[in-house]
Amino acid sequence: MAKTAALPAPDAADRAGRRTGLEREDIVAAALVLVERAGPAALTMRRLATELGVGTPTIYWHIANRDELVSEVVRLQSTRLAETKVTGKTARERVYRAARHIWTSSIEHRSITSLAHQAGMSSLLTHHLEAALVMELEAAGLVGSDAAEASRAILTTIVGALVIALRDVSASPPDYRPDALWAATNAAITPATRNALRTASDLDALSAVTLHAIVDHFVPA
Amino acid sequence: MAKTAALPAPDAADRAGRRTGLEREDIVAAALVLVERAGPAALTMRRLATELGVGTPTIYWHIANRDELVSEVVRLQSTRLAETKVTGKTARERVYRAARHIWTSSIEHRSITSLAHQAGMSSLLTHHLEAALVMELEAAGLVGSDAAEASRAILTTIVGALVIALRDVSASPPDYRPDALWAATNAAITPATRNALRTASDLDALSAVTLHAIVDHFVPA
DNA sequence: ACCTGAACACCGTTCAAGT
DNA sequence: ACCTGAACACCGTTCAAGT
Repeated sequence: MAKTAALPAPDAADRAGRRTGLEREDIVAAALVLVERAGPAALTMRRLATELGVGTPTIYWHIANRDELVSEVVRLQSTRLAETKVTGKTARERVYRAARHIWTSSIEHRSITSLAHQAGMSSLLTHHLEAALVMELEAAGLVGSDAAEASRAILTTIVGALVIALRDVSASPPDYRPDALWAATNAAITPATRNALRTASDLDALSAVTLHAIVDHFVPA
Repeated sequence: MAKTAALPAPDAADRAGRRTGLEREDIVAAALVLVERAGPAALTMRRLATELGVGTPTIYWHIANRDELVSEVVRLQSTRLAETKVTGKTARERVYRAARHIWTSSIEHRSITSLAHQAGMSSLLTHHLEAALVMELEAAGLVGSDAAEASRAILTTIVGALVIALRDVSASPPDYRPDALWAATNAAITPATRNALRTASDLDALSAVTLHAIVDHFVPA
């Protein structure tokens, strides 16, 4: 209904050329809320502008383009995630906990995670948590390229599990969904294994196991 | 220049209502070529139709919508990747080689991999290779949920490295690129480690190391 | 059965014109 | 300096009309 271009909304006409008090931060904050509420696809310039009660081009006065907006949203979320203490007795355990925290908080805010991931900005999203991870790695005795390599291997493992966990199975036609594929495959696979592959996996548990294996491999006991 | 809508292309007018001999497979094959040549973003219905020399709605007679097109492209690529033998002496080594093959072929066809990944269809892309991996896992003595879990852990690890390897750093503003972030961070991190984090990593080598660690963890010697 | 032009409802982005 | 409506060049998708 708000589509009747015939009569221009009177308040909008009044506002023409006059300050709205809108700041860059407000736009980014509103975008973050919009994504969390309605998913990454809902973040369009027009919808965001409507949400803010301004004209679409107004956003472009404060922010260069959509890519910049997305990176600001991701960065904002990144700083919000940063405020957590790492606990644990052994150095290994603390590294594991720091890594695990990246996983849980990414899952908790899955819409933002998907957004970051679609835009190729997963590393921006996790940067602060990664810094915490690196500090624990150094505390565990790893420095320089050893610490960098370990941190990257751990990050990689988490991101992979996230991609699988957050993918949208409903996008594929039914025949091409994992369970259908394993049911139809003619590879020489035991029925028991085939059945196990068909059932959805507990990625939270799987990620925990994989993470333990990687941490144990890179961090001395 | 081919944009002059004033005079309709005479051959297009002649073709109106008459068979073009276009098949579903041709469309999918052309889409695959288009993506490999011009990247995932180039796959629009209009551009594909132009490439095929038909009107855009023609595609919709053969294929329901863009999602279905993408899944067919991914599936076609998946079958093409399937024709490789796994070598290696020990069972562990054969598992590793099968896993490694998923990585190398995904990197080789990075445009299709990115497309699959954006559409949340990475598991469709790797399905045949995954089946080969599962067979090696069974040969190594794993069955049922053990085999499924190991295969998923391995897949997850590969996908994670792929996401990092194929992400487009140029999409982020310079300040938010990994090296800039590590240069600017005020976390208590040794200069040596900080420098190591700033330099781009050899993800091919990193993926190999991580993969070895995971395979060794899940597959008995 | 198969293909077309035209149209609909969306995008991101730009720009002259307002205050 | 900040905000607007209108417009441009794109999308995916639908549909009546052609053969």
